[in-house]
Amino acid sequence: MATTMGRRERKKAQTRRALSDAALRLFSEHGYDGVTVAQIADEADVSIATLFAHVPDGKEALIFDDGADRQVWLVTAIRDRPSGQSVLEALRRCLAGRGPFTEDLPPDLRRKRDLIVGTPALREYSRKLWIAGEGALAEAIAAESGRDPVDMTVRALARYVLEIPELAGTEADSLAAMNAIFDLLESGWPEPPMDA
Amino acid sequence: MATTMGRRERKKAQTRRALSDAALRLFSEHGYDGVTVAQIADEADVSIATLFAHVPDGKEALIFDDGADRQVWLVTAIRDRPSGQSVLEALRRCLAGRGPFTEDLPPDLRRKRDLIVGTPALREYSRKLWIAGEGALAEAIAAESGRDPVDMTVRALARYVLEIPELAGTEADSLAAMNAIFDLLESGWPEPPMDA
DNA sequence: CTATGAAACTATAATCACTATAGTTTCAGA
DNA sequence: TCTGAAACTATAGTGATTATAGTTTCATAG
Repeated sequence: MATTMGRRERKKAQTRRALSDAALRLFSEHGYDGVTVAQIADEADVSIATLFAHVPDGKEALIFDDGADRQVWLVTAIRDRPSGQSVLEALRRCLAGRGPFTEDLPPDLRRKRDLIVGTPALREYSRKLWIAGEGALAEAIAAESGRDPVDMTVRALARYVLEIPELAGTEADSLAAMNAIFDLLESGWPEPPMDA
Repeated sequence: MATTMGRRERKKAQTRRALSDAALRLFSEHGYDGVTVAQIADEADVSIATLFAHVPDGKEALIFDDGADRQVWLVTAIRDRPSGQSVLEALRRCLAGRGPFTEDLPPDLRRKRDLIVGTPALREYSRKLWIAGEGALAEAIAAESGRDPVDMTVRALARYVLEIPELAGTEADSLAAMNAIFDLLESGWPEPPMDA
């Protein structure tokens, strides 16, 4: 395998890119429901069949990267955390710099994020992508805490962390919301002890 | 408004029931994807347009009750809990007797549950229905703990509790799985304190 | 009792996402 | 250079869902 892609893969990537760009532009202009896949295919100058060959999950997947990078970030954030730092702290810091939790984004990415947050179908699909990483995240957490990755507690924690973007993403102060949720996961629900 | 429904509403309920029954029967026989809405409409002896008039959310909604009962159970479980019992304990007990967490069900309900658990589209829709109750549950929780229903911590707890059926429902020992998750929510994630 | 309007229902046609088929072009590698 | 796989195309189909326009059925005000 070559270090640089052959012409073939380059063209494939080009087409994929053209589809992403066309979709993002049209969605931004007319809203997600105001655009048909046919329009997107036209705009990218490919056939509808080709469009679906590139995005097996359908219309929503058009503006998302195909790669599984989403999961990798969190897993390496856990592995490479400074010694003494808790797993949850590492996850908290990692999430804080990404997605809906930072304003420190180039304008095109911000437009994209706003589109996703403002479109239920896209929010849902985004969640699906995040949750697809549950297994990997659970394994990483388990490795650091000497538990079994199949332990329901581990799986639940992974799931709950991955749900945070959808849960806190729409809040006005999304960063504060995220921190509140992490506090809950770290310390549990504070219930006054029963008095008799 | 009368105590007994007029003929009109009775017929409407009849039609809805016929649709539910037809859908459940056909889904059980041929699988969710093996049945078209046209077949269901035929079986229930109504037109396709009528079918959709009864289930605004589409095919998946056919076998679910339209009512908002789901939420009510949990909310009253919180309100009417024995004094001294924690909110989470009340929720835990309430969930334990329902859905995927008990084998103590009549065979028809069990068949229905297995169908839902075994069909991704139906699982997803079921989750959507549960989550629709997040607001109500958050209010109930807030009322019992002197917090604001808009508090992110309260909303997150409500959401996480409502996710439990989907999260633990597919486990072999779903009841044990559910308990493990409640323990996590009550006590938080046990992380050894950093050593320096 | 009856007229009237709303609600439930119908058939029909359309839209749209998505899939299947079969054939064409284009690149990679033997 | 030959060959096969991969990417692409047009075309036609399936299936869910909506829109339209008209019909039947019930509730109820007069």
